[in-house]
Amino acid sequence: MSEEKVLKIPTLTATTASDIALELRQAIYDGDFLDGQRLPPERQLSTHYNVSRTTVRQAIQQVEEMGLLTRKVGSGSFISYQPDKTHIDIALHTSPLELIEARIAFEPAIAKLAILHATPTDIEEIHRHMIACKESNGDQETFASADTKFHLAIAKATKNPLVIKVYEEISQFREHKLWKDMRWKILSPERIADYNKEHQFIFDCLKIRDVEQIADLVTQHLRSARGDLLGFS
Amino acid sequence: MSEEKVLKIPTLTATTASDIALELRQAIYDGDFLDGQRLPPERQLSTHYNVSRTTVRQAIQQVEEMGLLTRKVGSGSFISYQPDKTHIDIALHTSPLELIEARIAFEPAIAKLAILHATPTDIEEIHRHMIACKESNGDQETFASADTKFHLAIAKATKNPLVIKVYEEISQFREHKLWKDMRWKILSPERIADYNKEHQFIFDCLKIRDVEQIADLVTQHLRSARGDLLGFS
DNA sequence: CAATAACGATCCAATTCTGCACCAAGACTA
DNA sequence: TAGTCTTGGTGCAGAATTGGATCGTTATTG
Repeated sequence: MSEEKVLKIPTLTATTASDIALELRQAIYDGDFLDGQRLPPERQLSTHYNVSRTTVRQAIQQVEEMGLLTRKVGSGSFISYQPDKTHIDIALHTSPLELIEARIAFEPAIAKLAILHATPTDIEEIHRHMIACKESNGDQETFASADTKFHLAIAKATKNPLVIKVYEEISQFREHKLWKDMRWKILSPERIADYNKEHQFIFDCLKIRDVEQIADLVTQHLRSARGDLLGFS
Repeated sequence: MSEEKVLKIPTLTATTASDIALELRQAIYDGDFLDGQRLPPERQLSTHYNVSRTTVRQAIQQVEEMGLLTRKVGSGSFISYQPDKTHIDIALHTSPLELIEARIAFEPAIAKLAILHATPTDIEEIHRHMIACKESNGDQETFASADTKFHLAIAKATKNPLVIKVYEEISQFREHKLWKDMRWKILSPERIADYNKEHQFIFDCLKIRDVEQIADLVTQHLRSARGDLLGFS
């Protein structure tokens, strides 16, 4: 399983206590050490940094004073810093606008990939959801649900498990309260009709495998959604 | 600013209980052990790790306290943790090529967003990781680690929590076995040098906020990686 | 010259690691 | 069923490791 375990320690040629402390601090912030992991012993560090143990001790002390690690006599120095400690709900910190921007960033490329890998079955599936969108007849809930499935079907057509998982994650946010609250403001019957037209364009593009156009169409589609959002924010 | 260099410190015979516990933990999280699977006997592990049985026992105890396994006298130690099943499955079903394609789909747009939102501090951070890449001096592990951080720092510069989370997820896959196994084939010193040049281009672009060019550069960067990958698949 | 910092050596105290013996519970076999 | 093997549980004493602390010396700098 494990043959040789290594730690990556950045070091400086100009080696003062503060320099080493800075490097250690940065390494910890970078996540080079896992939570609770033990630092190499002071004596070992001193030889590898080519400084005296006294200097290493001062450096570690500085880092300790910042609360990034704790020392135990006879045991060692242990990282006590968890970058995940602020386990915040991302949904609460992502605005609808940011969601749209993320979709603008990701979905055009996804559509391109979809064109390259979509099977006739996939296209059929996408078509089904497009029709469902149209048949929502202006009902917001129905349309939103079908719209999510439409875009998700495109992601699935890429056949790339990672892409699909990422897009599924994005989709979840569309069901969040913040986004749902926006929905009734934006999704007027007229806008739904517009969206349906854009869906048709995208689908046609997909059907004839026009790689060049589809990214632009998806971008345009999402930008109009962003525009609608901004008009009410 | 003094010159920075990255050293590898082997922990030699310092395989302490905590170290072994860390490896076991990692292995379990990586899905190396299936739920309910029995660990090798303590005595066998002790010879494998070349430590005393007592040490192995302490290591296992630490893992047990985290709730990752249960022990039964006369029977053995059994994994009682099921990592995110979908995550493991996706990792197993996503080839390195698909990973690269997903990155080609996502990262150019992320870079664009980053240019729009990056603060000087962000750019400094990105610069730091670019330097770290260069000073890996051709070492694969060091370069790969710094490279991941470089791209992740760009994602973080977008300030979009959703984008960051998505990219963090993608990053995790780069640490998966399938990808790591490829690494040593692809990352020749020459290719690392090429990648470093491309990083410099991307960074320069970011610095002068050239929105038009950066997406192309990132695409080109990842396509060369894909090309290297195809050359060995 | 004085001040500061780094160095090297030494000793101390807390902790860990080790090797061993023995016990208890489950698994396996005749 | 009875006996044997395997496996985890426990305790112990000595060796090794590790952080804590204190010397005097050396080097650099103002």
